[in-house]
Amino acid sequence: MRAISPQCFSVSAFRRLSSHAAARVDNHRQCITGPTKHTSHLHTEKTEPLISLIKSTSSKPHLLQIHAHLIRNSLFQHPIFFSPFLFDIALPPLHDLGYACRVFSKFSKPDVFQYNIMIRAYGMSDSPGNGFMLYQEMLRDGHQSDGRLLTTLMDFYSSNEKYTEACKVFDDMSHRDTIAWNVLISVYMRNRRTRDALGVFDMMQSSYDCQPDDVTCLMLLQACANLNALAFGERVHRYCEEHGFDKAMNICNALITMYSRCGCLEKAFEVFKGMTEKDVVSWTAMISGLASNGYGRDAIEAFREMQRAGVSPDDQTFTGVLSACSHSGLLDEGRMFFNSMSKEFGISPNIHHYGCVVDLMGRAGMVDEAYNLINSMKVKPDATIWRTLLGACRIHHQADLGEQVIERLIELKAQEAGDYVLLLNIYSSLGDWGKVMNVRKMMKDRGIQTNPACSTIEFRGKIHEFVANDFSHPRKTEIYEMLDEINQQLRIAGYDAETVAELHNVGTEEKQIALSYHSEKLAIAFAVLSTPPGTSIRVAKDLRICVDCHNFAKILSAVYSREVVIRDRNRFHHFREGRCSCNDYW
DNA sequence: GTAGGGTTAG
Repeated sequence: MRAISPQCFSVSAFRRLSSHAAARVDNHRQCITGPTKHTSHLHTEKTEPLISLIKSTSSKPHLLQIHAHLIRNSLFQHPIFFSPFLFDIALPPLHDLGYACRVFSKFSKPDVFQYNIMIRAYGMSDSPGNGFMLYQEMLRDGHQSDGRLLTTLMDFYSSNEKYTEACKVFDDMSHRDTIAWNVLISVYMRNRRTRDALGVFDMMQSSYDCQPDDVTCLMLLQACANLNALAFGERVHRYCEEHGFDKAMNICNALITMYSRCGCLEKAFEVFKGMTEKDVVSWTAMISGLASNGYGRDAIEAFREMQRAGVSPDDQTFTGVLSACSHSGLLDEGRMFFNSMSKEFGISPNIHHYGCVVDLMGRAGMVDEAYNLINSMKVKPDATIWRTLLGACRIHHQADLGEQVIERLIELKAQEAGDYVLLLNIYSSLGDWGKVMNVRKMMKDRGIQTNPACSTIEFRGKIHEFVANDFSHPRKTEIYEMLDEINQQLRIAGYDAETVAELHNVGTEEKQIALSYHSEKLAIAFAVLSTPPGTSIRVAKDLRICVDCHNFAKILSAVYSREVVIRDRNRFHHFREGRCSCNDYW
């Protein structure tokens, strides 16, 4: 049978199809007791083109035409046509909820699938509450909700941030298939319960009737990347190999990202090299991975290699290339790429591109130029770009500009504790203690909450989480004893925490700051305690690492002969034999 | 006489 594409759609062709189909449905009604083999064949022949016509068009005018014809031929109330029609009109890309509601309300007896479509459509709209009402109406009509509908409902709750309800639906399900488990993972990921998401992998594998699929692996790899969970990520990688998922481009690309974000460039590159076909996503993942791990020049070389391979860069590729320049302090190269991006490649700069250039100029000490660049942008500056500049002000002790930047953040109603901490650091580095007091008071008056910074470390497949002065870990006593011992050893080697004037934990009293056990130090102490000598220590931190912890890790890498990899909010810090890949703190 | 639920791969 000839495939029907939207391009060859014509009204006359359509009329022919629908009249055949109408005849067939009438025929079907007449011989409902038992169609012959011949008529059954005829049926498929005549209805399928019409159904595939509905499915293949994403154009609203075509669908409306189809709608009119269905009504004219009394076919509209037939679920075989109504379902795909509703599917097309209610869900993206069209997602015309108003139209879908009108046709849905005219449909005499919607079935579970049709309710399912409408609930999904409501879930994507700004009136999601109606979706739940519709679900209740469906149950009142005597429909039994099946597993697929419950999966939709779970996702529906989850996309409306009702995570408890979403989990409850899952708990109440009598039978869970792979997709239901996958939705549970996505519920956890949206709810920032990334560790719980990883736990689902074990539960799925121990269930006898359903196994993780490629979608499960994609989401888990993303979770591993977020958590710096290298060992878990390797486990998922092996699973992919065992099930043949590792040939798929999206899995490979996710693997490259996972390994890069876990600071394991060799593995990322191995996956990259092994790909038979590489698309712009693969190249960009590799370039960004090199960039964030401090291999700026290699990232730029990879960019050139990509062009030689005939793959065109897109906006995200340039984000990777520009961040390579900013992380490696390549000012001239960065400007060159920024200019060529729009001139040669026709890609107009977005906020991320500007952000990289602001970072680049700011680190180079050109804070005023960076400020002017932000003001000249066609796009509206966001909080992140102001924070980048604020970070530069902190490096170069630019108190006046720092104050102005805080004002911009206040205008955006986006000021966070971390912003005030940067300002505090500027004042304290200038020795302006009066201003320090003012900022503290300002924070108190404005009710700025300090969220404790959190470091995570993976050990034996489990993620261990630490906040500063954390006493919640089961091995807390050993950890604190170990940290004290490490401090003694490092002091012998020249580590001096006392000289550090930086402040980072503003929420606590000054006395506590002096004594504070930063989350990354606790995580490192835990690793030294629980892993054999020589094992690499990999820590992920949700905020920036402070100067003191940076020095701590640097000296520790020599004294304890351990490679230490810390991934903070901005970048990786690789410490080996008393040296850091990023040369200095920033 | 059929449809259908889950993935922002960078």
